[in-house]
Amino acid sequence: MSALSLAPRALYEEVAELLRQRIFSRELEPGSWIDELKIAEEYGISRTPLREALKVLAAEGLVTMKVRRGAYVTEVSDKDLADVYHLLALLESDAAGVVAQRASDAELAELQGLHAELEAAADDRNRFFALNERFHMRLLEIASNRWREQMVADLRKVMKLNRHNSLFKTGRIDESLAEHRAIMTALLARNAALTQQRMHEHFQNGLEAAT
Amino acid sequence: MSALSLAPRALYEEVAELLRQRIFSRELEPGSWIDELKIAEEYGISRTPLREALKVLAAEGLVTMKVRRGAYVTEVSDKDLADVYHLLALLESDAAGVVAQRASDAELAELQGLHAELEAAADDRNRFFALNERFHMRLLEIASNRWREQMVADLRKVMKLNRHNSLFKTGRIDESLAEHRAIMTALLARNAALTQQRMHEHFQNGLEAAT
DNA sequence: ATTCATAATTATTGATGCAAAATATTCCTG
DNA sequence: CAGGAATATTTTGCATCAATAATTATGAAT
Repeated sequence: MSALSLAPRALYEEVAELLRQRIFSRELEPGSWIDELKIAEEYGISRTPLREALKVLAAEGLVTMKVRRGAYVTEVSDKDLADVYHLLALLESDAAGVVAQRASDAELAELQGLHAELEAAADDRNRFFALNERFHMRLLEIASNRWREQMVADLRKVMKLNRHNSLFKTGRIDESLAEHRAIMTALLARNAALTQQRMHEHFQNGLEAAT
Repeated sequence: MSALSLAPRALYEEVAELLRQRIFSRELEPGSWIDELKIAEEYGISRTPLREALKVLAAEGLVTMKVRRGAYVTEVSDKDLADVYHLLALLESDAAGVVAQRASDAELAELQGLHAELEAAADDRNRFFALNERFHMRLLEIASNRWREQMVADLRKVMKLNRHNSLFKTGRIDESLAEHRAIMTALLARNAALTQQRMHEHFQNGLEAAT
């Protein structure tokens, strides 16, 4: 195996990613303090890069820093989840509208391709969710607003703090597919307002299915 | 003088704030590298808290980190500014809609009070802009979505990277006041859709005035 | 027995030192 | 004089060390 990568990340980035995984897997659970010494020893590193990683995670909202107390995994209330989901719906609906009016034909075709894959994966939960994620992310990329991409990425990380993570994992594949189909139709018609509205409904339904 | 504060901030936070000021004042200009040793000596601190501060600023988008190269002040293109402004308009319009339907009567009265102060400050540019900022921020607080507040705060920081900063400093006080008046009317009528629309127009006009 | 004060322990925060990498400089060669 | 290689210098990145504040434990007094 080779750990070689074209863009070698700094150690603090590496550590941040490892901690993210442990937080998402709830090995580090919300509300629990992060023992710098313990983690540093586990990874065989010093505390300096670890502390830098914690600052990054704090900026993402995954951990909260208390002066002279250290960092603990952020606890997200039900209201927090609702608030974050509300913003995701807002940002992604807007992105969808932008794509409808500004994407190239090739890009729309690409999204159509991803949607086709999604349709074909209706019987494979894991594959479906992975493709669904790719579709949403690709749409965001095509909307080409790096600040929105960053915000959505951060918000999605916060959503993953939730135990159930139900907002994305609802077993409503058929309904979701139907909604995606409606979105694609509006997209291909280049009807921005309708695309936006349907994406918003898509999120709205996701929320209702979760509550 | 006493530097005592109720919530003593960590040194790295203090340093981050100092750097923000220097970046906004363009003493540190976009594209220029940040010399860790130089800054640390200037402030009479070690590089450790400085490096942590840089990680925070990087998360806010104010500086960009390059592996083994350090940090430089982020350069924002015209497209970046337009993209950020687009998001601000989206988020704040949404917040206004939420306020229209969920604020208490007392909170609406408070906004009305701020608006009255704004009307009275039409002849004092600086005071007008300060009050305008307060109105927008208070509205966001009332909308009570801490994640949105954070995002708007970060986006506004990025806007301040711009040399002209024209999107907020346009000399269109009278038009702006008229738009605020229209927003207040819709708010007091608790018409969420109209409030949202008018806030969006308010931003739209601000953008046009700047270009 | 409970509460408050004091001391001890533990953990975070900040400084310093060292190694590695990148850039700048110098010197040599064509 | 130009180009390039080798060396020197600068700067980042990580580790270690020191100090500072907070919490817990301990003990005495009411």
